[in-house]
Amino acid sequence: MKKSITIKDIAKELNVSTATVSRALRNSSEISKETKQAVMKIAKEMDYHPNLLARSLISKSSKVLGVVVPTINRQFWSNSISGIESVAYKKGYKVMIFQSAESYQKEVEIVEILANSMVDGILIAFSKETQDFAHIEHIVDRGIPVLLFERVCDALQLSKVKTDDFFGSKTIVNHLIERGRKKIAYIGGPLSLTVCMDRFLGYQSALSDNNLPFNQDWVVEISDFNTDNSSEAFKELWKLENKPDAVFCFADILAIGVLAVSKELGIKIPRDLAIAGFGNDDITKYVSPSISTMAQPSFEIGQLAARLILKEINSEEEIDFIYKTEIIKPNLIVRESS
Amino acid sequence: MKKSITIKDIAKELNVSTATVSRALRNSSEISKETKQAVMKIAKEMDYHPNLLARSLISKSSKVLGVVVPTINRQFWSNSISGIESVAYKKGYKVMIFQSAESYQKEVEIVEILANSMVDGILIAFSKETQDFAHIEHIVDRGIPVLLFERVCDALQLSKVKTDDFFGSKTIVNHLIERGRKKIAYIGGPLSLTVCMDRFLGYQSALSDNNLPFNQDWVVEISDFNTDNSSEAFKELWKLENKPDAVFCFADILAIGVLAVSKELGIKIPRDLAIAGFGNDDITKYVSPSISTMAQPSFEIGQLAARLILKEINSEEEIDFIYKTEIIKPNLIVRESS
DNA sequence: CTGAAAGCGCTAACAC
DNA sequence: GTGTTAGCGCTTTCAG
Repeated sequence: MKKSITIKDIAKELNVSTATVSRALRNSSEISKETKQAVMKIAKEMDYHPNLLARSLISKSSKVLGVVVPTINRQFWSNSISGIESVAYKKGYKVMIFQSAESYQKEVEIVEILANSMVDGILIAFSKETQDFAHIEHIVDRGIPVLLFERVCDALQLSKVKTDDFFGSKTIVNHLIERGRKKIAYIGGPLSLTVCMDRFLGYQSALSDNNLPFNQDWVVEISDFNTDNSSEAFKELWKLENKPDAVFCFADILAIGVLAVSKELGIKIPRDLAIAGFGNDDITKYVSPSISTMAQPSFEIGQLAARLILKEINSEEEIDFIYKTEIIKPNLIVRESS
Repeated sequence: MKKSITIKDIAKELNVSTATVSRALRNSSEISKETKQAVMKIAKEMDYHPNLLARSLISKSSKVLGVVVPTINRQFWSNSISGIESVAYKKGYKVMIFQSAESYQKEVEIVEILANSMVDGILIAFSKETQDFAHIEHIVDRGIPVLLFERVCDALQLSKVKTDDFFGSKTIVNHLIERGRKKIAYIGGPLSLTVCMDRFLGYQSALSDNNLPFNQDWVVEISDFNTDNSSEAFKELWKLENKPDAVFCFADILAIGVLAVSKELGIKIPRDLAIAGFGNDDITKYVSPSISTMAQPSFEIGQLAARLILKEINSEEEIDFIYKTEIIKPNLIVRESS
């Protein structure tokens, strides 16, 4: 690394103190116009750049928000990050993004690094593995603002922003029922995850509201969300004596897997089987038949999350800040598959 | 922000100097076992955490790589970032991700922030707008290792990693020709971008190698890569007296737009028209008919990029490091659309 | 083996 | 208006 120019160098060049240079560079009102201009000029000539780390060390604020998501490789997450960035950027904050890759171990490490790097706040969506939240409680104790989004933990008393999964799931299952379906299967994820549990409960609630039987055979739990797994899951469902006439999938990607198999098996969609997903990934619009789904306002969730944590960061008294939980309702998108 | 525990606090507690604490914490060999254990014990009890910024300030290394991409919202970019992370993480480096959102202005700001934050290296894929590379030359002059990936600039003498666009485009156009197509249209992006130019040249080269006419009417340039724009572009192509019998699209997303319109217009794929994309986004596999495309090894590009810049960062002498340019060949994936 | 002191680059009291 | 001094949290000579 090349030696970089510091305020010391400028001070020496101009025969003034570093304090003066520091003040001039930040355009402090107590510095004369002449010195300011002189400092600016030399700074430019010498190609001076302020060291942000040194500043953060003093100000105890790095103007950085840390974001931890399971992966940036799925639209929901990348969109919500874009939402976070859009508001953070406007307020002069940078965003540091990390992927836990659904690993608890990695999540813990990341949180530790972030906390030790003086980020001003952390926004986190838990990994699928995460069951223990000591790492979060720990940094909260250290006084670091933390906000949970989407993959949250109810027990933690913190601000939270997430999709209304119960509502979303109930809405789309109701839609299937309105379409005349009576034997609705569900392909979902591990119920230990709040999201999975909520969507499952929404599914159940829609059934019972409509006096439809709940059949355990029609519920499949898979842990890795990919098309192959859901294809497999659906194949099993289709082997049943009592076949479902609709499948509601926890996530769009799973619905895609079901769709693929249906084609293989010659099942006509939606005549023989209705399919519904969750998330409104681009892909649901372009496959044929296109897939009905719930649109999650991912970008807005990110924006809201960022606004909330920035408010928390900038609240003078810790006392006057109250943790808020925002539950965002997703929208039903009806397409050809139902 | 709560007051945090520092080595000073530990030192006071144990009646030793901060130097001793510092050494003990880093398990230095010149400290006795007893003091080490005592320090560790108290550190744990007091819930001490090292301030990474303070360390970076001294070591002049933050163990952070900065990554700048146009967006994380497309598979190619999120995958390549995952590739970068996977190797960085193993070597003890963190990755800070930024999105330029295709804005030159924002890209410049980001690069400045990164440079001033003592990141150990910067990996950048230029925004579509970027034509002037002074911001890069500038930080290179400051001694910061920079690597260009995918959206590179030939004039810059730096390490580069990218897809072999000329080869890829030529390969898939050749494939269309082998399939008997003679009137191949091209929907691409602004030729000022190297990627766009290279793919365009590959297209031309394939045509001329096969003694097929190059028809300017069959070439459309669009600047915003989305399905609507490519749908529009294709509609125009289809109004021509002399219609194409195949369309090669610069990116998969554009191919999706063409596919959508073809359905509307009742064009049979691939009978009346063959479609080819570039990128092998998941979606190309799931639409119907599925789309032929070139698979870009995005994850590998990221890995390679990270390895290269880490090598540069860790080369003692600046002299003994030679900038490398790695061009990765994409693979042809033939599907139903051609 | 351990401590004192200087310093990374910058800011902030407190003088004058 | 500007300089002096101290210090953010940590590491690193240099002594002893």
